[in-house]
Amino acid sequence: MRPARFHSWNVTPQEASAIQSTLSDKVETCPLPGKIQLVAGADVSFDTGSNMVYAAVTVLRFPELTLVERRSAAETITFPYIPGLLAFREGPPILHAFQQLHNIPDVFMFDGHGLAHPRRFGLASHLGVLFDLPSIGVAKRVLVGSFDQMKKEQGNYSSLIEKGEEVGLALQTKDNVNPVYVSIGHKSDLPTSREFVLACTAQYRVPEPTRQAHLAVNALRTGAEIDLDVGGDQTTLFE
DNA sequence: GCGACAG
DNA sequence: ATCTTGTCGC
Repeated sequence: MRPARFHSWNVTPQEASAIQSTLSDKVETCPLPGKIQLVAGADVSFDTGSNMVYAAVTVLRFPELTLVERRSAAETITFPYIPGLLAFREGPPILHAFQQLHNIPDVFMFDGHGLAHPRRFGLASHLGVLFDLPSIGVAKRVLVGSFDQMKKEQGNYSSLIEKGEEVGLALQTKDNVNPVYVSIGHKSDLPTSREFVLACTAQYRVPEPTRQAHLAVNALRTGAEIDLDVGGDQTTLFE
């Protein structure tokens, strides 16, 4: 069965919003797979001067978090940044990098929200549905909702609530840092996503899949060749 | 009308 | 996101 029917990305903000409302009921909530061996992370970087967008997708082996594959895309910016419509700006380049993957991940982590979105269909949900892969949104700032403050101790978390609905979690990935905001993308749920995000966190606030993608995309933007496919394992490359 | 507002 | 040095705090 092919649930991921594609739509045009060449739309107006009004049409983009309508697409989100329509596709939002494609999102499925369920626990993450019991056996996860590959995790992917994606990130995008911009060059306002040259009007270029750069995307990088990394695939890490889990739970080791060693790099397995890395793919990229560089194209022209086609959509403005509008809060709530991030997928229409970052989706295309991430999709193009994703399509080059030889190793299909079991779970995909995105830099942005999933259900913690005004129409419950943020970037993580959008791409999760299009790729038809379990996905999780891990954002660094809130878009919608509020949460009760908590002690900044690793592992602590607090519900992100909007309109009486729990749309995600504020999660402490490390001690004494700001929390990251975790929400369901597609085929995932809050309890298993919370544990998984913590399991993907190494030495920094941002979990490794998206952190590695962030490092890669910045290297890409400054001219580096980052595509890579490791048959066996490999540690990092930058740092 | 006013403020908020993923990256 | 991006432009950017030093600096306060653990």
